[in-house]
Amino acid sequence: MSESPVKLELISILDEVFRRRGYEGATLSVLSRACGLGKASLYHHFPGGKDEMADVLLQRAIAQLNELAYRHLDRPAPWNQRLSGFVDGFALYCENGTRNCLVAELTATAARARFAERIQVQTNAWLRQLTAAFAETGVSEKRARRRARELLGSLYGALVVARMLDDPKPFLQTVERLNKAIAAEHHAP
Amino acid sequence: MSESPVKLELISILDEVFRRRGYEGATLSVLSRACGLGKASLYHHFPGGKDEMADVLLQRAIAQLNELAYRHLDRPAPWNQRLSGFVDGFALYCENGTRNCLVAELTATAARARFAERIQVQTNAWLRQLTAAFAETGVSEKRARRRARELLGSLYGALVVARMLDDPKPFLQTVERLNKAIAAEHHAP
DNA sequence: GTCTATAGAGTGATAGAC
DNA sequence: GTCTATCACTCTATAGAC
Repeated sequence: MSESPVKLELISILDEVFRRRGYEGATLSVLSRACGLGKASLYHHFPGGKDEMADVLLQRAIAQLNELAYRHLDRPAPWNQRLSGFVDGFALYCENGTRNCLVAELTATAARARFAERIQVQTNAWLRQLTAAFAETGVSEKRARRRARELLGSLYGALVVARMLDDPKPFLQTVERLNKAIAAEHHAP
Repeated sequence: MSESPVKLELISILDEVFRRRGYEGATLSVLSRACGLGKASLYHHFPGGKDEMADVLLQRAIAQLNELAYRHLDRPAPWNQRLSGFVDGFALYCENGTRNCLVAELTATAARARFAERIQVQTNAWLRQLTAAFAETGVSEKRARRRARELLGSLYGALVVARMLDDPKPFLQTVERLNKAIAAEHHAP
């Protein structure tokens, strides 16, 4: 089940290239240069080639987001602490706005069909988790769901704007704003 | 200055492919098949090849967004009418969440360096326009700027979430929510 | 003849697979 | 590193409009 440290380091490098250049932009020559390995060595670790790499990376991205961000939502703590933990964890995964989210990235490529269903299912699960947290503020189920979509959208939107401005500051400001709003909220708004 | 109807139709097809598949995913074979033209014929219309196509498409996307969305911000009308017009225009450009924004799309490719500065300058100009509209609500300059970033982020974020869910509904709901919030607001919040 | 739009058949380079 | 397929791209030519 677990991977060797060497392969984990390899995966981490692949992750960076895929997130910086997108699926099509992450060519095998770029990947092998980044890893300091011949192409054949990459195929030793990933016999399925680029498809297998992307599969592993998508699974890892989901695991990382769960570990760093969504995990906070299920903790036994006040709801605003949990939401704040989620937001900070998301920022951690995106390295404060300097890196894309691989999950979102893969939905904007020519190869998106390969990942669409897994991403759709996962995103729905994530939205349910967020909705559950918001539901505890005492608002209606419908409103909680809306707030969940809104929060996720704010984070992903801030990432896009940061890329468009080539500056992570807008993302950091959004994270700060979201945290302030979460802290300031008492119960049903 | 103006283009022939044939070329305009061609550009419209290229636009669709680039927005669906991204810069790297829009290969010349796919483009020529989509246009029903041989590769050489595409080069007749775009001697500069893919780079020229992307340049033309970026310029066109900016012009379309200005015409459909940002144009509303400079009209002689109450600020909330203008902001509502902007939001609706943005939704029009994105065909209600079913199409990416080409400007944002190009910032997530391996070739992003080619477009980064133009997009950065344009995005800053757009944010200034939005800020000016929000400033009229009577809030501070700083707050107006934040609201501008927030609005743009909400729209782009909703597009991302819609893609992740493979469903335009979240985008439409966000547009509706933004319009309601704009209509409900009276002056300084 | 010129001009414009078309495309078949290539080029070298580089893609991903092995 | 080697392989083939495909990449972006070009040459040369044909067709009809003028």
